[in-house]
Amino acid sequence: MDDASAPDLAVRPPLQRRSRETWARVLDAGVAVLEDRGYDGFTIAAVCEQAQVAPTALYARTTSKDALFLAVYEHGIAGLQADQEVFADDARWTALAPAQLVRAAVAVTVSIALRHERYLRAVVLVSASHVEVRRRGSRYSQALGEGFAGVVLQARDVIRHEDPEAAVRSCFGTVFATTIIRIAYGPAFATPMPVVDDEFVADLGETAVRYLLGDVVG
Amino acid sequence: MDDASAPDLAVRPPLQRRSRETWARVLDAGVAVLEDRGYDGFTIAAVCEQAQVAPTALYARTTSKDALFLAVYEHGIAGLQADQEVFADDARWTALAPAQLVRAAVAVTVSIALRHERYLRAVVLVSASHVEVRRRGSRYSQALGEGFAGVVLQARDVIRHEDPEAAVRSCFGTVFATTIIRIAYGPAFATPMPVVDDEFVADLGETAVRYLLGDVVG
DNA sequence: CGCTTAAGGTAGCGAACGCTACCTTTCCTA
DNA sequence: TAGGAAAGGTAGCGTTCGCTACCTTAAGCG
Repeated sequence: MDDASAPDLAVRPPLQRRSRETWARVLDAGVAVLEDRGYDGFTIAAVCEQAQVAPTALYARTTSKDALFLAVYEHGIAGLQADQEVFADDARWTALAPAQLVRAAVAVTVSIALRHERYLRAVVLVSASHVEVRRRGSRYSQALGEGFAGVVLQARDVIRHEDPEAAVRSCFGTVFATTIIRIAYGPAFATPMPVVDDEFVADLGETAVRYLLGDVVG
Repeated sequence: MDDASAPDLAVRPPLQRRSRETWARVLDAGVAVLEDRGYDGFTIAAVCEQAQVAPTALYARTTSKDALFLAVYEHGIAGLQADQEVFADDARWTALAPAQLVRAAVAVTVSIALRHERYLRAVVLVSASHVEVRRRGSRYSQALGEGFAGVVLQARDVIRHEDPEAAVRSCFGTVFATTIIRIAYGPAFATPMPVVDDEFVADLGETAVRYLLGDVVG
């Protein structure tokens, strides 16, 4: 989780119940500040005011503003990963026919992303401004991608590509990227449509099915 | 291009040749600074040093740091739009069969994005941190999307969707988003693969063809 | 309860940053 | 070639921001 090369971006874990609550308030305040003041407005003072906490309480857990942002970012990623693991461990998917499985996986991907909409909008969006987050981002997104790919790969025999694993990974990479972009950037990026609605999910699912399986009816 | 509501983010146009060159240096310096110091490092002093220019020379054209970033952003968008228009006006595409047309459109989309790789990496990536850019972003991306969609729609009769225009727009929205993500975030986001290579282009083209036209051989 | 340590608040230092008043140099036009 | 406008430089003001020294309060434990 942490690199020896980086200065010291680790979080000193809170030991008592009170400080755990305080730290949770700080992380949530971080998201809130990013949400309505952007990365420019993400100052120590702003986070402290939002969390009703003094700067020292903040520097008791973290070593710098950089480390604070990283903590906010990774806390959200952990939430996404938790949801993703619940999905990957769900035995219901084994019963589905390939096309239904692919559609279901896309739908779940989107619904998980939507459940973390506020975080994706506020944090992931501006995370590119943060050098260390950019360095680490690949691991997290890769882990998330593998999880979805793993479930879909139970249908590997009917995937119409020479390398099914690569095809599934590529496909869900695109699905995830498209969804994130859509949610995080909203209508602002590369898509004329305003929201993530049923049509979007159906469309994305259909694209995945056609790409992985060719034409399938039903 | 500018809103009455916003404070004053317009750029005072340079009148003499010398100041045009200076301004070009400033815009380029802005990209360079964002490239290797991130949004945090995008300070007036840093841009001035990079461009070998005094702060006053900068404030002669622009009114604030916010306006400077907006100018850097929009300068790059203009470059993308120029390339896109060249593509849209190219008569060669009318001769292609539908599947080849879709593949060509995808390839051109990617190649245009690649030609502006440095800008996409440095600027678009962190543009989400900028409130006004987020407000305006939709127009530009929409305009870019329409351009590509327009060319492909000459094949509207063979597009296997009830609403061909919507399908094409949706499709190229995804193509564009995937490409940008891939280039801007590099390996860091939602895709385990490291770069934009021929395989990526072929894959993306195939996805588009299968989505829009169903299975087509050759 | 009494001792130790963790947690949190107050107040403010030092540095960096956005921006500008003031002045000099370069360019355009008559 | 003189006059005025545009362009650019020097130096520094006022503010904000990241961070910390110092002190008070709360929690855990025998």
